[in-house]
Amino acid sequence: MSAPKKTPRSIVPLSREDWVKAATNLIAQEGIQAVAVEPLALALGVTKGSFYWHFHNRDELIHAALEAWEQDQSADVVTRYAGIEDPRRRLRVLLFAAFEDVENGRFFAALGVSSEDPRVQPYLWRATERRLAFGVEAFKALGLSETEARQRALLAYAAYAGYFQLLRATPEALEAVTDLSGYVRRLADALVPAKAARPS
Amino acid sequence: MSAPKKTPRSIVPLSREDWVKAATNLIAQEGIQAVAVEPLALALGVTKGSFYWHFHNRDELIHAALEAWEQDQSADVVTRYAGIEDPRRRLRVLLFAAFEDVENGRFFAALGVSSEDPRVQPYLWRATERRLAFGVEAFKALGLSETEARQRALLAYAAYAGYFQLLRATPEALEAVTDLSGYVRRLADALVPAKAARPS
DNA sequence: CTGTTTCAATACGCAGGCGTATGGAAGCCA
DNA sequence: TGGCTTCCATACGCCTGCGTATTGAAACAG
Repeated sequence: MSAPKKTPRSIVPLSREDWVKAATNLIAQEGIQAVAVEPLALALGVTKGSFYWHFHNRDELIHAALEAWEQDQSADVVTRYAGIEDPRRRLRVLLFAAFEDVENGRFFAALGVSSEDPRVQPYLWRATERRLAFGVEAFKALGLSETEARQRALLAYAAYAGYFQLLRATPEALEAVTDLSGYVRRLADALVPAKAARPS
Repeated sequence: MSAPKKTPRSIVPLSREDWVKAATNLIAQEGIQAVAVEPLALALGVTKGSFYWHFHNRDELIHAALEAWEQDQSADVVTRYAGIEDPRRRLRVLLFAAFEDVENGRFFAALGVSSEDPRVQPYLWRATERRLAFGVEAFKALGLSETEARQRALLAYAAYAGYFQLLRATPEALEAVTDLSGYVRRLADALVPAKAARPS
């Protein structure tokens, strides 16, 4: 066999998606400002020349990465948990799922890091709005008033955002909580009113 | 009195503290990376020449700002609230005070933004450790087990960190909560076990 | 009035990152 | 074989920010 017809090109060419994926990882780890063309090219083993063939400029890459994330998002939360009937269960499942999706949590925290950046603001705002609205609905479905539902949803969301910010900034601080599910259970117990009175 | 003896110089010279204060404000608003010598000099109406007379380099300014913040910190929380006898009240007062000190909350959130920076990490870590430890003690004083106290303290701290992160990143999201004290009260109610059963 | 100290302006060199321009090599197509 | 397309390298100019060196000017001290 005259060599199994290697890859089309002797050395595989980079696709646009390769760049986006690399950028996404970089954002999750070091934030937007770390997405620099030249270092990124270096890491991918090519030069700027390649980048500027695939993209018009740096902004285009950043937007592509954020866009990809947002797509995943909408495909995720809202659609998956709206199906659960019992609102109490829905809330708990939602909470657990949110905290367990560490990948997503890290990316979200990274966006918070770059929240000043006008490019990320719209994405951050939309994600927050969508999640918060979903939480409010869930709490209202439990019979809570608008005000109460808002407060609780915000509390839950702040606890979520704060958790992943801490995970990012001072992961040592979380070592105390080896049992994440216990932590989340406590959050759920604290926020979701029990059917029957539920002692701590 | 023959003119209140104007300022020593016709145009007031900048002090080292002026630079530190300006840097502190900048950090609170835009994070560490915004503390750049030349733009800062421009904002203060002078040039780099002034800066490098007062400071050895950029790092020295940053450390000075962080140091000043840390000093305020230790002078604050620990000393002021350890005096309150009733642990239940102590916790609530602490929570309210923490959320009401918006200035400090913003600065803390800004540090979270720059959490990758090796210069801020130690400060962030010490602040987190101190506050968390204080919270754990407070909860333990209520008779909770070590594990429970840790979980609740972390929960409270995450809610705190998350709140100010949201305030920073998507302040619009918090407009729903016009009543901050109601929000904090809910947090306190959720986390501090009531003496007698305490309906929402 | 002279010298010293304190604070600041100016000018310079350097590095990193963006974007452009241009050339080139490998595959595909005829 | 020649040409077109795809992907990338190289080289360049630009801007921003750091840090240094040197000069300068106002206050103070004698």
